[in-house]
Amino acid sequence: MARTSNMKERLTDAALDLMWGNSYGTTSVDAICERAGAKKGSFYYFFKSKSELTAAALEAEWNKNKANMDALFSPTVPPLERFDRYFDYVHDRLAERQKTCGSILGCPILSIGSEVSTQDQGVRATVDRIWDRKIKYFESAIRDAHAQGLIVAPDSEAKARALFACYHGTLAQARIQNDVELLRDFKQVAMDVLGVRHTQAVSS
Amino acid sequence: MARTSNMKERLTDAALDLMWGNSYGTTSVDAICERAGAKKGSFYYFFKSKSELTAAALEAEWNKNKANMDALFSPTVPPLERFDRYFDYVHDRLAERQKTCGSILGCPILSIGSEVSTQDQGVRATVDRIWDRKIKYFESAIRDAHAQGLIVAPDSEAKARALFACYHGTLAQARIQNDVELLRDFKQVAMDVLGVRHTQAVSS
DNA sequence: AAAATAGTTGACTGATTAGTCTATAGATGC
DNA sequence: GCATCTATAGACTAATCAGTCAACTATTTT
Repeated sequence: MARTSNMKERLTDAALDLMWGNSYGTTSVDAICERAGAKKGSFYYFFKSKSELTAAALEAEWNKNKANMDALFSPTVPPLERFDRYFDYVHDRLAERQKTCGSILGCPILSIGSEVSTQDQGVRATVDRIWDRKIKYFESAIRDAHAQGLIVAPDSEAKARALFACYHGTLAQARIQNDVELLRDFKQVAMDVLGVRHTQAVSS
Repeated sequence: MARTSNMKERLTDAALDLMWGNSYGTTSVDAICERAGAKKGSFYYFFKSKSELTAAALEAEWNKNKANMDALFSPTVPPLERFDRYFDYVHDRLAERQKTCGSILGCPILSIGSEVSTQDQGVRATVDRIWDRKIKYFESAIRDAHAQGLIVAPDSEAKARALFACYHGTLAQARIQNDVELLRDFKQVAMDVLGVRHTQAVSS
């Protein structure tokens, strides 16, 4: 071993921050370096391309959030409440971020993934992998809810994917319209998608 | 009047095509010109910037599709069936496009809008305007369905926005995962969001 | 046919891009 | 104190970017 540094992390942090707030395309390697306090040489010492850095940044973001997700979707929490807490958490995080940057930024994985998916298979594969992991939280909450008779969802995986897509659509719309309120309304939509009977609902 | 040409349309067509298949950021003015068979001078004769062209391209796309939307959401069609037909139409169009370009491209307005929304207020405003018009189709179908007692949706505008967001999330996921099957499954999700009772309500 | 209008051409600019390369600095083992 | 490994420095390249401009062509009006 010789010298050590936290530069790799500073670079992935800077990259995700810039790409989330702006876009993949408008985030230059120079800008990432500047924010991270790095020079070009350091960047290409750690990453062989902008694409590879992006994949690493997404993975790093996942790792940072994993403990949080584990807590939010803990089996000790009633299954439907897990979703509630998760949606609240994301809402609060985006609202907080809006204070400093002026915009509701949505989901960085969707934004970057949508921008890059037809051109960069490496980043796309990373997005796929992370999403699969995230959907697992939804899936197990749905399975638990089904087991407890709270909902009828025999195909928990399909239900999870559907809910995940709907939620990300709402996040995307919140970003484009810069409106956090859309997220507030989503809780009810989620219950509809999950098939939870609500008080004012028609009986079947 | 003097000379006439269809260059403006050729440019907006080329721009949307490239941005849809790739991204806003990777679509250069040079590439747009090449595909449209135009020279730089012509481009900047019609548009004062890439941003302005993009807004024009989105508007042009809307105008091309409006007649189709009017037909799909015709009041002569039973309200819930309108959604079915619309989802089929989009599915078929994307599947067709996949044959030539290899990818499921999702919704160009969402892709471009998400990429550009924090940086280009002109394009963002255009996206907002077009989406408002599209949501009106959903809204009136929902209102009709409610009036006919097919669903319970007193706030048809909120319901329309929610369904629209969910659908676009599914389109985005289909793009990122390059998987058209997600769209197949959406019909049932839509019925859940709309609150239709599970009796295979519609057939086309 | 002259003049006015509408559209086209393509060379040019200056800034920015991702990525390369060689030299060097700092930490550890011996 | 020397070797070695890790990390940093920053000048450099070649390509590409959005946008400019003055000259030119084609069509219609008068």
